Amino acid sequence: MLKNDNILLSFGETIHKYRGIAGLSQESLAEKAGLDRTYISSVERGQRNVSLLNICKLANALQLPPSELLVNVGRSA
Amino acid sequence: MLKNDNILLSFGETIHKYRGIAGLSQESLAEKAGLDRTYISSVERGQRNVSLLNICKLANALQLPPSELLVNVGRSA
DNA sequence: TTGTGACTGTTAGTCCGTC
DNA sequence: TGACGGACTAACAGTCACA
Repeated sequence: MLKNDNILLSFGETIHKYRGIAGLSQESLAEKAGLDRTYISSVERGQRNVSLLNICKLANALQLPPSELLVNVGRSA
Repeated sequence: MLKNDNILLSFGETIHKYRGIAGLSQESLAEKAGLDRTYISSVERGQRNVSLLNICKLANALQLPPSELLVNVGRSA
């Protein structure tokens, strides 16, 4: 589905944006979040359907409330 | 991890709350979201680590922005 | 109307690399 | 520093019968 891709892409862009603001590399974000370097890469490219727990891990690593990572995500699915 | 359970539980409570406000049964919410009734049940009980796409499906069915479903979710993971 | 355990196919997520 | 691929294991999606 196209809409699904938009959701994942939008989420990936949000991660990319906040990671830039935090001045972190994909690798250091991965380390902070307890995730894999290649996983962060694929999330930012909208290739992964991230789970709630990992959304929270990422929010935590970026020092943001989890809901902040979804504000730019559309309602459609 | 205990914190993880708290996140899932908190998310489940949020779904339960908004479903009540919308006056929907688990079954009718399931139908609106294109998901299974028993899946909704397990989500509300915090037994499922829901994915981003399904969070959006639920938000859509409840006519809420996806971020609204995460406002009560803690930052920890 | 909802809770629950169990099940299978698919994908999340890791680890090894290369470019 | 990040994109991208292959191979692998753990976990989720989705569904069922039964309570």
